[in-house]
Amino acid sequence: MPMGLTAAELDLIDDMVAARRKIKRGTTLFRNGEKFTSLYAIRTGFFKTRVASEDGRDQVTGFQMAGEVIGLDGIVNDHHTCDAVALEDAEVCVMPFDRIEELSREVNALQRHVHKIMSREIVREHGVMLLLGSMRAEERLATFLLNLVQRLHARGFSQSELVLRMTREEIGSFLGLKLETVSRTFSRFVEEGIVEVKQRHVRIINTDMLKDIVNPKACN
Amino acid sequence: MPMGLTAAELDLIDDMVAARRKIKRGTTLFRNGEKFTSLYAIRTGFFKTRVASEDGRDQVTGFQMAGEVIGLDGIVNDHHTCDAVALEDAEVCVMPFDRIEELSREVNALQRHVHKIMSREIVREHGVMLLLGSMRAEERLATFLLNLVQRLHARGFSQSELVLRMTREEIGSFLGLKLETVSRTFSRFVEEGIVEVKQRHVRIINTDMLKDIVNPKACN
DNA sequence: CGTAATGTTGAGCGCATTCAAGCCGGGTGG
DNA sequence: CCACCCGGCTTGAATGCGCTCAACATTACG
Repeated sequence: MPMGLTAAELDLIDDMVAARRKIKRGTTLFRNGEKFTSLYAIRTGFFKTRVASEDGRDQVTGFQMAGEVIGLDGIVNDHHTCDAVALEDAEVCVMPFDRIEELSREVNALQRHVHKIMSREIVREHGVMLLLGSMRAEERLATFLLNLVQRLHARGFSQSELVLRMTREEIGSFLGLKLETVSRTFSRFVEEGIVEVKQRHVRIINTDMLKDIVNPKACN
Repeated sequence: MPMGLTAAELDLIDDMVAARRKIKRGTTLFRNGEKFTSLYAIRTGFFKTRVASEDGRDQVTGFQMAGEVIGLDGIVNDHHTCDAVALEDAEVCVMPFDRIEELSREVNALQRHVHKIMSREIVREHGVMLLLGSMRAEERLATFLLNLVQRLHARGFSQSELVLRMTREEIGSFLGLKLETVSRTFSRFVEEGIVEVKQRHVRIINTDMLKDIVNPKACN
């Protein structure tokens, strides 16, 4: 994935991937408490990560798709602090972290790449905090949809159509809302002609209206 | 800060710090949009970091104190994506990121240390997401107080007494609450004999009750 | 000492939640 | 093929938590 490498360096990168691993839908790639050994690059499939509080409650911290890296949470304490659950059958590249550190000492571009991946995750979470801390239900869902469709588009999918791989409850957990609120908000969007929704199939009719909801009447 | 280094390695680490910089209360160490060059280790003082949405709203993403590192958000795009504001006169070590990357190629312990710092920030933010996504006002404030006092205690301060360096509004922004709600929740804690509050001076009378609020009636 | 910033408290409101009932679609087995 | 079931989803009604708006108190600071 990192750019600007020599052929020799690319060979090294190949060495980094110890194995590929298939994850069945509904099963976990890693769990809170498990020993941390590797980062995982998603080749295919779709994941959610979630943290749990002492009492039963849990919070979905993100949804990850092909090309994204998960497992960064495990570095600090040598143990994972969240669960990664496959929302559809998936395949990942297992990249032992020792190897990553070793190679990134030799290959500057890789070192830089690793740092950027971690920084990107920090910045992404800032955005989620902004969402959770200051947005109303409609803004949250609109932001969520725009983010999803943008990431899918970057992977060659439609700009206006998407299939949700997660339930209303999982969306709600991520957005800090109850599943009923997510459902109602979808319905309101449909009434207003912003989207069409048939179960998990979503078609965005009017992207501008969605953006307007996210960023209400930008005061120019 | 990193442990397990030889004397020679420690000298290298010293090289990492290009300069010290004093930040006056109320001014920014860096701002959203500014070019990223360095990470900053806080020597003394107290900071908040905040992100802003397109429209005016902003969200405090964290409060940082001595020994903590800020600026990680800037790595991914070579520009900062949040503001760091000093809540009291402060001094930081400026550590140019180029130097950090260079040195961490030579000193394994430093490399590992940098990775852990970034991972720790990711995990911290998971905790904030859990708070913002699933806790009620009392739980949020209790969690906040326990976290603050724990970090202060680790720095040699009291386990039960603290001085808030931020306003109710800043606490509210961090916790996803309005300042009035923060104030009211403080008052409720006082009524219940959990804490004493005199403006920004807080004394925790009953830590267990605070923990009980955070983790309601743990079902054993 | 006066002014502005910060904090507290009250009253009423509104958005999201809770609780509850019913619907839809996919899968299974008769 | 249809009947049935179950998980996921939708919708309604009532409740309540945190918000808004407002007045006032207190503190910090020039």
